[in-house]
Amino acid sequence: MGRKTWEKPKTKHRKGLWSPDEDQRLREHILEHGHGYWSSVPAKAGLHRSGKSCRLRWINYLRPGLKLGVFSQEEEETVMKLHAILGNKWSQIAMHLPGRTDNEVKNQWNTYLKKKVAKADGLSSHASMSKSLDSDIQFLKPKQLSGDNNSQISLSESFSVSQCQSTVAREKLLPPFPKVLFADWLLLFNDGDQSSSSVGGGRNFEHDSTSNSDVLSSEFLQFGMVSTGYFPHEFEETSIRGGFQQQFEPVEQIPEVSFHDPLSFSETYTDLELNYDMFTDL
DNA sequence: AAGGCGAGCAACCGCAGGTAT
DNA sequence: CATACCTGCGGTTGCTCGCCT
Repeated sequence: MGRKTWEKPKTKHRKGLWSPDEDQRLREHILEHGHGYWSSVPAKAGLHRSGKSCRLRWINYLRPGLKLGVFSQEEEETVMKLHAILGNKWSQIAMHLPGRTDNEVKNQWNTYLKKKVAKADGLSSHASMSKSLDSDIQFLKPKQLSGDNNSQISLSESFSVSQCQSTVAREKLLPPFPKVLFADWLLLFNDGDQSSSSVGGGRNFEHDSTSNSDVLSSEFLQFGMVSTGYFPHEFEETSIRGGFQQQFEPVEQIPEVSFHDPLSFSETYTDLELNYDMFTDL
């Protein structure tokens, strides 16, 4: 690779924790203009940060729909099981935990779950755990562990790993999660308002291939917006930013949101399939 | 009260891989 | 084909905070 560092080393970038003001600047800039090339974001947003730092901050903390706070029991189990299968593929594990980032999953593992698993191993309860994992792995084997080039497991399969058996057959029939990019999300609503060409238009979003695409798709599920057709209507009446902020407040602020109820997930997903074409070809 | 210490977590670093020129 | 540039990812660092002595 002809790769050098992707930052221009000449400029002095600020490091360390982000101030609320910096967060605000970055959030406003991205919501209004998208990020385009991350390397150009700091200058455009008036930040003395590296593009890489901006990207990380956005993905991990500012991106709408993030599920903040402690991991639920189900999430922990999902992480442990997927880690047993995938190893340190944090991004892939995070794909199956809507609203969670790879960094968050990684930290959770390193600070808590790793010890939990080690403790479980020490208590010989490992036998039951590994037995369950073995069966999960067996279930995954046909596609996942038999030389399939695609190292990612489909969402339906992963849920079959992490959820109770009664849902397995049902979920196994489901297609992989449709991918929705942040850019495409904005484009959807920009369709109804061609005048706001700076938002989601043109090149700004073409390279948005951040890993949050999958999470964003799940954000649609989370708020039931895809299936209800809620979005476009709402956006006819609000600015992109306003609508975005209104609808994508962090999950912790929204009562009774359940990410991992397999039933509700499947039902929502069934609805989603109707709209699947909207989000494919990405 | 204050100093030490460890856990948790936010952020950085550097490499890998994809794409444009 | 070579190079440059950009993004994604995983490992690691170091700061913050709470607990203990």
